[in-house]
Amino acid sequence: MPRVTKEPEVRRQELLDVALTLFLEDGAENTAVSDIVRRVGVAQGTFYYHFQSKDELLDALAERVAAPLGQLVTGIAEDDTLPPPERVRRVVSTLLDTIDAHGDVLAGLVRPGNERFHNKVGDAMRGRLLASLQALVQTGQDDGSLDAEPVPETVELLLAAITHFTRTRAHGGQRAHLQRLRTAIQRLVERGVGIPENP
Amino acid sequence: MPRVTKEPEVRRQELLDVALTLFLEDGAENTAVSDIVRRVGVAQGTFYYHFQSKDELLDALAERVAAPLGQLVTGIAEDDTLPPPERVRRVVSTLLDTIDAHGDVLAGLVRPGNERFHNKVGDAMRGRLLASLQALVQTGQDDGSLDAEPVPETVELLLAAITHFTRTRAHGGQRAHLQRLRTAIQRLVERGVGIPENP
Amino acid sequence: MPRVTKEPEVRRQELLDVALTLFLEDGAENTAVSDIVRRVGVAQGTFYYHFQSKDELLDALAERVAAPLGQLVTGIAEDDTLPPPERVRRVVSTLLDTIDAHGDVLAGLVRPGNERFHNKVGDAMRGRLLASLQALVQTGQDDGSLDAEPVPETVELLLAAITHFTRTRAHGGQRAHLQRLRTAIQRLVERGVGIPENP
Amino acid sequence: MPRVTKEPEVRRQELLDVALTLFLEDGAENTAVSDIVRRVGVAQGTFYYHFQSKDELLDALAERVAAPLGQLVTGIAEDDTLPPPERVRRVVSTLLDTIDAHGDVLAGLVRPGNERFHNKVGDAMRGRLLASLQALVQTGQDDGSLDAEPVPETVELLLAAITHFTRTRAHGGQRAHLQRLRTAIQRLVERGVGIPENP
DNA sequence: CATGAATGAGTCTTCATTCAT
DNA sequence: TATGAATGAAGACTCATTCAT
Repeated sequence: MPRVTKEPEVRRQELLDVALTLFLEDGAENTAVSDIVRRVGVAQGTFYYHFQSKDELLDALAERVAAPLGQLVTGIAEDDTLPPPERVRRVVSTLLDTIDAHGDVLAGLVRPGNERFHNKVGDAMRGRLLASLQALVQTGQDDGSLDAEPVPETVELLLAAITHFTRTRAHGGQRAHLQRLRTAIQRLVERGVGIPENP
Repeated sequence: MPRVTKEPEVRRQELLDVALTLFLEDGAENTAVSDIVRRVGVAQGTFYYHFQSKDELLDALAERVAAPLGQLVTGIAEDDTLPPPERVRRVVSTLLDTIDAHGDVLAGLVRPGNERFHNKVGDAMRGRLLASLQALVQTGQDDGSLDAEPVPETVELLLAAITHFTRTRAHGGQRAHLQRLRTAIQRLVERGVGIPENP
Repeated sequence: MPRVTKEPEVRRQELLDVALTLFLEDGAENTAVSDIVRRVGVAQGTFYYHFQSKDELLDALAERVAAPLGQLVTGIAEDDTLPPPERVRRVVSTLLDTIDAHGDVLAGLVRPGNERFHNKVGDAMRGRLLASLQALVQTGQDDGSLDAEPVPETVELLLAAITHFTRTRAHGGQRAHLQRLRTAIQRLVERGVGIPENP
Repeated sequence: MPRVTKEPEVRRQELLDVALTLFLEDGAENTAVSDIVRRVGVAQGTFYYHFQSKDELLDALAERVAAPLGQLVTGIAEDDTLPPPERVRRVVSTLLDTIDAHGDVLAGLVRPGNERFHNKVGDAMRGRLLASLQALVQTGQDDGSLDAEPVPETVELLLAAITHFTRTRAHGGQRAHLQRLRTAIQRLVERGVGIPENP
């Protein structure tokens, strides 16, 4: 009832924050818009002032979730001070580390009721990572430091492997299993893009 | 309205058939039970005589969709007349062929509204294929014809690659792209399980 | 279809009013939520904006039905200007009068399909009346003007008698029969709580 | 599937037995005919061979539940070897004993979902007991051993008191409370029908 | 006496979205 | 910017009862 006005961007973030929390707890499908606004403490209509629809919220959230990882990867991928092979290695290990560190979020993401949300996040992720990585590998291919023909498909498979790591982590895979998977992925990647095995 | 009685198994199949058709057309989420029964020509109650819930139908359907491919793969994987490496090659190419041949079904499966159904099918698939393939590769590993340590994780990555092919096919990937992906996968698999490159 | 907005309290009352009417006519069990909203002229969703469930409506209605009688009785029971015996007499005769005057409501209440509703009303009634009357009789017991040991159980039996009057009235008992019942109850009560017989 | 044929009366009893059990456990409203036949091990149609409807089953069950108590009371009430006042005393104490001894059944009877069933049982009870007791008290009235004018209403109130005992027992009343209630009822009855207080 | 597949009407409830203020 | 009452379409599920065998 007390009408509290805030900067649009601030309100939007509040809504996104709360929505994400609830989605990870209960699943986006099981979270009503009314649940979100109740928790934020605003009226139902306020939600629709900031978002066109619940679906737009989902999209915004997927972007927001994907962005940091995307930037992290891009940062490494575009770091000209390192040779492409090293960058690839770092990208992969950083990705695996980050995925590993966010098991709780991933567990929430694969919860029933989050199928669509999960898809959107996955797509957003893939989009960013693919672009970054394909550019990076292409650079290496061009300067001769990598051998990953055909580049686009190779990178796709590489990401598919990492996606599988994500799925395994999300479903609570055993530590030892995850560790073996990590090793297998790193080896696969290095071979796939033509990085000479570490002696 | 004229009451037509059939063997439960027959009725069940009718319902499954129609449901699958509608799910692939419109998405399971957008297909009401009432849509299914109308098309089959039975009363709503009949549906619930044969299935506990819509969800049980989804499960049954996922099994039904996964079964043939599973059997196909198992058939090859357990064919003692061939050496393991050859069996692996055939399994993979058969899988890719089959996936390629069912683009329409896959396209239906990734339609919005089929997220949960798609998941169930994917899980059912993975379950069957993993078991078959891990056994096969383990056999090769034991008799020395394959080198795929660690076996379980290696097979997982192999399937992740094939899953990626499925996704690409489902989303209408270009023929040329698919072809390159195929090649990349086959090469990946062969290297992954230690099959010497074909000359 | 033209959207009419009202104060929640007002809408709630409208819904309660109409619901009560329909329940008494047809039985709560035979009255669909859709029947209620149609009659009120609002959408189905409006009902669920104001009530959590049909059951909550039943509860609210039971309270609403029980409240007036409860207040009436409480008003008399707590009237310090009268000695407890007189208050008891008045409470009982007021109750019997009121019950007698609402035969139509009672008839509706015992209609098939109102079993649960009837129960809720009965419980709500009993709760209020018991508290009021036990306090009153205890007061008389304490100041020596009444002799009703043990107080709680005695009051319970007294109310059981009145409940029986209610049932009889509800089922359309004959006037003469009701009159005799009244007399019997009043005599029973007076003796039960130790009020000296009127000369 | 193995078709087992039994004497109609036997089957009927089986169905009644199982139905009663389920009704007391879950409430008649929450017990589907299909639950009953499944537990008995017969087909759905068999139920309808033995009963016209679920409602008829309810009626039959109510009779069956009420019968023993009715006979018990009738047995005492018509025992010419005892004077009416003694018979009344015995009827009441027997009733209270029996009610007390069947707290579990009563608890089942007041379970949500048994409202209608409970009503039917109550009505069946009241019908039998009223007839028996009114006849008994009338006998005493006629031979001068009792003074219970007006007889019918007096007996009604008496039964209302006993009904209240039943309700209290059903809802798990405390032993001490029940004991006081018992005493209060017995005193009430004795006074009500003009039995001189025990010295 | 018994089977069991089929019927179909009936209802509560959810929720994204709107709109007058 | 914000409110919050109102919308209304949508859908899964239950279950007493029937009937052809």
